[in-house]
Amino acid sequence: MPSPVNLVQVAQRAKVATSTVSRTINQTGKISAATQEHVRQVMREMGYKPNRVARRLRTSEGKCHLLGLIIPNIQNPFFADLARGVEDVAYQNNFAVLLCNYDEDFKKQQFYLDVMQAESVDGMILSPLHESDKAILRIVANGFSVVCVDRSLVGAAIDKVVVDNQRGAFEAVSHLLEKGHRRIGIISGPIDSSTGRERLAGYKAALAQAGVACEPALIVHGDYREESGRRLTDALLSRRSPPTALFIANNLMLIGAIETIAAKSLRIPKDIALVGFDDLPLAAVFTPPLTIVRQPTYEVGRSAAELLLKRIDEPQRATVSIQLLPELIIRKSS
Amino acid sequence: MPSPVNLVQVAQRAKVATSTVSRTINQTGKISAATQEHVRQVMREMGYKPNRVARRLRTSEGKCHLLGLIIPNIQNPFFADLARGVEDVAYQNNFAVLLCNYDEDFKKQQFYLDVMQAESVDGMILSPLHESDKAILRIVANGFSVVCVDRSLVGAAIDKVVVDNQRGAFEAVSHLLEKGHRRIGIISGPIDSSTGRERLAGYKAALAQAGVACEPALIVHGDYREESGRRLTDALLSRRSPPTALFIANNLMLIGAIETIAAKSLRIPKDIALVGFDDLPLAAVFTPPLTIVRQPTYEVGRSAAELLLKRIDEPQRATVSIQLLPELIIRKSS
DNA sequence: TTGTACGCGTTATCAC
DNA sequence: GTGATAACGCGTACAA
Repeated sequence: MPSPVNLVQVAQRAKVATSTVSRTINQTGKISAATQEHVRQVMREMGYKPNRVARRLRTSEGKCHLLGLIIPNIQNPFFADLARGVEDVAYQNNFAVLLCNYDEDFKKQQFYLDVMQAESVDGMILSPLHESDKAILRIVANGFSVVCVDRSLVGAAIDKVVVDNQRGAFEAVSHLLEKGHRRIGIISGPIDSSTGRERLAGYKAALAQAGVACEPALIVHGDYREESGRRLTDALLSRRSPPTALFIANNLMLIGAIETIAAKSLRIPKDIALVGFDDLPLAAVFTPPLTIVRQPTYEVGRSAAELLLKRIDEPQRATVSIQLLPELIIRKSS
Repeated sequence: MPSPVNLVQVAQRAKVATSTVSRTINQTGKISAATQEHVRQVMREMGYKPNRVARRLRTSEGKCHLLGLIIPNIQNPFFADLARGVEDVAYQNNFAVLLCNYDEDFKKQQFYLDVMQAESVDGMILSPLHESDKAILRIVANGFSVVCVDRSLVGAAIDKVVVDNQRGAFEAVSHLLEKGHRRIGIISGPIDSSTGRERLAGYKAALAQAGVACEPALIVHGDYREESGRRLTDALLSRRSPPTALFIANNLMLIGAIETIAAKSLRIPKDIALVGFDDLPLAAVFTPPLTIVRQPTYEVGRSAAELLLKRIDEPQRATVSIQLLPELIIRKSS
């Protein structure tokens, strides 16, 4: 690998000091227009590209143009859309994004958290596995810029962008109740994640408001992955007195549920009504079109990136928490 | 931000030289077991984490444990699966992955290519926009470790992992011909991408073998995005004599096609038969279940990562090109 | 306005 | 076996 040209070589060729070259690059200090032009010319000639690694090592924070994004599952279209939102804002601001996928795995999340710090990224956007995590709190306490997305964290003032999960779930279940369902099952998320807890709370609130008793046996917890959707749907529908409707707390588990229902040759919504959370590529043209709670996913990503950029720019600013609104899209599965 | 402990501080506290600490970390050189244990102990006490940036700056190549992955579209489940394959192998080998999504945008691809070099990653996996790209060839010529996935590059010996696109398309179209279709339209990919070219070639070969004339008007080129699927399907079906079947060269465009077909209230496969390329989350339970050419996507990612790791380990090894086989999954849309 | 010299945290090359 | 010390490429006080 022929070593790429560095700042020293540019300086020699341009017959100026390294600091002059550095200053023309970073627009810091006063440099005569003539010198600047000359240096730029030489840089172009030699095909000089600043070494981002050396730059990051030298500068303490803020100007390295590298963001971290740690998400639970890149195969979930929800997080893919979110990542796009983050990416777009980052790109517009000349930041690169170090994207890591921890696969709902605690150890892997820990690994990537370490990597982010060791790479000294300017800041990171994180969708944490658990709602309370001492290690993450410590990172924040150390002054690392962190913004939570989708899932949040308790116990510290952290910038975050979330959706009103409880309200989304409330509307979904209320809709099912209006349709006359009384035995409504929920395939919820992990109980120790913020979204899991909030969506379950919305479910319970809707039942309570309608004066319908909450039957514990109809509440099951998945892990937001397809397989748990399959398994838990099977479990619920195999009960002596199965539910007539299902509220499923994320899109991947909804896919699993649909597969199980198809395997059982049950009809939607006649035999079992369905409302999901998060949109899905073919949802609108599915048979029947799927009723779901849609989140402004891309916007969540954008907002988070904007928040992070602001915090990097001004580390001492007050933390803000943005809550976006979900929307119940009523189609034909309910 | 309280500066994290560094190697020097560890050395001082342990009353040894920095080189001793470095050597215990990297298992290089001879260190007595006793000293090693002592140093490890101190490292644990102080919560020392090696600074990856400094390490990357110092070491020439190979041991930085950072891979780059540049893909056209993270919102395409195909690339999400592929990314998972790459990630899994990387994680097993303690590598982090710098994932960048260029959104089928040439300038953005260029930007990320620059970033990868400037970050001095150990190597990268790339699915290039165009089949021939001088800039990329130059990077490879400079000794940068690059592995192509899915889409390939002409003009240089590069490790690559691809799928036999021509064969996949051939089987898809042959299947349609067997079903009796004679007017088969194709929504192909970009003509200057390797997959676009190869899938079109497979289409033509199948027609030729069946002795069916190839009608240029039935060949249209999309950009692998949903919107072009919508638009081009509309164009083809609005013709005076529309095709009776459509072969659609990727999953996102297939979604667009299905939406357009639904909007026109056409029935699949009665009014228009459909075969897609790449699987899709709900494809198997869709009405009708979708016939598609399935690629071993996750495996493609895994193989590419393994190849890259090998090349990093041994830069001078002969380039290898792996071709995986696609599989036609016949369901009910054709 | 420009140049000199030092340090960021690490690894590698010498000596001992 | 272990310890000094010089790089890696860049930014920045400080000097000129």
